Amino acid sequence: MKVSREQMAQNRIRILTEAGRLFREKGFDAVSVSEVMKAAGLTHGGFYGHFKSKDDLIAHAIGHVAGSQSDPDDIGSWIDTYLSVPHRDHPERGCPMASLAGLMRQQSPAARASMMQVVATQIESLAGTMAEGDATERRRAAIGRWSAMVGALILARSIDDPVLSEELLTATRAWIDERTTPGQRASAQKGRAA
Amino acid sequence: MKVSREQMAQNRIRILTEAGRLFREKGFDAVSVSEVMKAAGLTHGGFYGHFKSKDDLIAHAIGHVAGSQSDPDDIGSWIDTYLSVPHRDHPERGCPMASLAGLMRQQSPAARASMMQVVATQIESLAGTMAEGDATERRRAAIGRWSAMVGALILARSIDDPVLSEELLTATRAWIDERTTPGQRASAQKGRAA
DNA sequence: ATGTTGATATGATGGCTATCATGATAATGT
DNA sequence: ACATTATCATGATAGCCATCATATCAACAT
Repeated sequence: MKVSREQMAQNRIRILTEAGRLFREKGFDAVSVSEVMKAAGLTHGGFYGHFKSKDDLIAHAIGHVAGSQSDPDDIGSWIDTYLSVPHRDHPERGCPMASLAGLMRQQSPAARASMMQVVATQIESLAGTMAEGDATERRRAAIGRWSAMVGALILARSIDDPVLSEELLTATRAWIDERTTPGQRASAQKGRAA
Repeated sequence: MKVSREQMAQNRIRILTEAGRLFREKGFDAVSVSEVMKAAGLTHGGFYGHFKSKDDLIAHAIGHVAGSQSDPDDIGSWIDTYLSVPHRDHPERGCPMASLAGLMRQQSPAARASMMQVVATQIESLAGTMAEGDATERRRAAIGRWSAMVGALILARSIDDPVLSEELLTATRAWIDERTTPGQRASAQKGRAA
């Protein structure tokens, strides 16, 4: 049955939203087109009216998820949240880079291009929060921080041992903090200055 | 046809080696049991004489790959190599954490346990190379460094743009270096001291 | 109101994969 | 030497998945 134009637009958004959630939770391969459509309240046949292929969906879903993520406001507490146990335990609603970057090597050029946009935007956003140094130094610090945050979260999620997993988060959090001058430090656990 | 005991042991090692190479290159899902066996010079049927299941192979392959990696000797040049373009472009013979950690969330408990061993060993090894601070501080610095290295490599591999990709590597390399005291710094590309 | 358009549902299809069953055959122990 | 044993090869099976073909029926324009 045909649906209204706005209903169709809403359906497309639901497909993208559910795909983004499922992909972050299970990875691209483990999620079938049928599963995405069912989660969106539809059946599998209508899928190809919305997207050219599953690869096409993947490329669009990455951009859609990234657009729904909140920007860093207070940088200190934002890092705290990022490197937190709840974020580790809920990839399905968390950072798409931490859950999907490790899967991009096998994806289509369009999907990789979409991920590149996400990475570039994130680094620029982070560089804007750095207080010290010239533009080059701020950008380098943003990349270093961001690599450490993504790496720590991916490693923490890859293992079962709760002690080591949480240590990866807290130690990386503290290590990043050690680099920060007291003035801009948000959550001061250590008194050591740079 | 039956083969000698040592031939069988060699075959098992070949299966593990090829599986490790293929898994790092394509991920677990995209590599079939047949493909692994063909790469090892065998046919698919004999597989279940060596391993209980594909999951069982995955768990053993992770440990096998980790055992074949070289330990850091000169820490500075080791980091240089890790964050290099050749390493980025050849995951099939590179660090198993960078290529596989992002896939572990969906794997069996045995595979995740194997990955935990790899992570724990790596952190201990890295902590041993840290010159400054007490044991706690060295361990924290090892975790921070390691998270940044793994994260940078995963992000660099996830995108196509060669400029941004290489910048992720070099900026993270420089950022790590900024933390290091001049005495223990190995590859001084920047003249700036801490 | 009515014909047309187009979004979705139902139902194939072909390919791929993990796993198992069976048979051939060479190594091993005696 | 010979019986036994165990590894590997061939072939089969059942299930899953992306994609396509066709049918249905409501929205939209006139």
